[in-house]
Amino acid sequence: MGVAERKIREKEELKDQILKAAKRLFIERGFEKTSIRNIADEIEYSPGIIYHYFQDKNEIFHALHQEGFQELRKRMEILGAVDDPMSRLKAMGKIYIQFALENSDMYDLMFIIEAPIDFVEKRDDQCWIEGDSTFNQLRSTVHQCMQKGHFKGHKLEALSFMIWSTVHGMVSLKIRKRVIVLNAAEIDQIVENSYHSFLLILDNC
Amino acid sequence: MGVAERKIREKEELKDQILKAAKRLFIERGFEKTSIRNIADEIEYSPGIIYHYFQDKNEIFHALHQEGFQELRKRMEILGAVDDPMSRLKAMGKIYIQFALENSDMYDLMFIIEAPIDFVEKRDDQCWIEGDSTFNQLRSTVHQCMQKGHFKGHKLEALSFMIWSTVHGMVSLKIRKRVIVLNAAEIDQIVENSYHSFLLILDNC
DNA sequence: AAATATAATTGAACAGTGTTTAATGACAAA
DNA sequence: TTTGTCATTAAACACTGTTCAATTATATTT
Repeated sequence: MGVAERKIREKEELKDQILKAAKRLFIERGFEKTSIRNIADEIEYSPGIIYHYFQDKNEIFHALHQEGFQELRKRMEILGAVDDPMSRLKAMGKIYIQFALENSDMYDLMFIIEAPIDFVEKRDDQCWIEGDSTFNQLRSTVHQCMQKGHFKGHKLEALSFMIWSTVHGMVSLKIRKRVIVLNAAEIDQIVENSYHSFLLILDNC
Repeated sequence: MGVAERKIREKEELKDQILKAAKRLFIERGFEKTSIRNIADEIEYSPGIIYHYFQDKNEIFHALHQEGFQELRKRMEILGAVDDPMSRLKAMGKIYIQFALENSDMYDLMFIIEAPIDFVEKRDDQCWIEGDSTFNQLRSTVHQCMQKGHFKGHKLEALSFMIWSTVHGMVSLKIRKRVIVLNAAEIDQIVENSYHSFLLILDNC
């Protein structure tokens, strides 16, 4: 059935167009200012059509946030080459921060904006596989650090979350513009310098 | 001029009513679902009146976020009784976290939501005194810790920001519902347990 | 090739949003 | 009682996400 296959392909192509248009608009105007009508205009279709491809606006941005995780995973691939778990942990944080600062809108969508997570929560499975797999990677690295004698007295889950929180805190305070409390001269490099402080502390663990 | 004074008082009273209504609605429905019309309904005035007391929606929520900082400052007052800077630093984090978890909507407004900071940025002075004074308190405590020989090799500004980031990261990941990646059994207590890990690390600094 | 069935697409509507403004109402001062 | 100054309103503007009956286009069957 060549026809049916072509139809499916065409449907996929339009879905892709919607996503590409949404991403374009999201990057240049942000979440709130990217409307369904804007997206429809961009692909030269009427607004209604979007609801034949996505349940609602949240699903569109959930799909977009998946692309962010794909990029983050890709950047993390290099960590396979780092044998020592402690070095790997440090490199992981560096990559995470770099990703967040270079793709701050995507990071916002992945870890701050409510839309994609609201979509996950309203779905049947209710599980956030994108976040899961990323946190698993951190957890297993921390686990290996502990097996090598680091982080004595710590509990794996709580410690892993603390480490995630530290890097997330730094980049999210920057992305949501709360760093203006700092001495003006330091604002631009604060995340890098602050992560350096974190690494210094890790050296005694 | 008794009349003029009464007028000013009445104006203040209505401004207060608007703020109280806004807070009520914000706490029970969130930022996006609290509309100018909702607030107007609540105080039984027409929507337009609100613009004679506030420039825009952002200013209303900036005023509300100030109330949050007032409450946070009040909770921090007890720290005056803690002489040892390292103990004070630890207590500070505990209070900060407790405030965030008990007033998560207010915390969201103060440190995540864009509205109040957008108002600050569009204002002439462009300075965020609420955040400033809170961060100053942390910085000066960290400074005293360093003077007592802690945190060798660290830079004050970067270290202070890292500490803030750690606690902010923990509570903001929880508030923005990214903790679902954790083992279900640990979610409820993760922030407490995670802060415990942080304290454990501080003991070696 | 024409008629039918199926799917894609639209346009209009609904109920909301923040914000502006001309008109109105209330009330104090002259 | 008139004038002037405010406070307040209703209506409008240009949007928002979402739904749905009607239309158009395409594929299958007769």
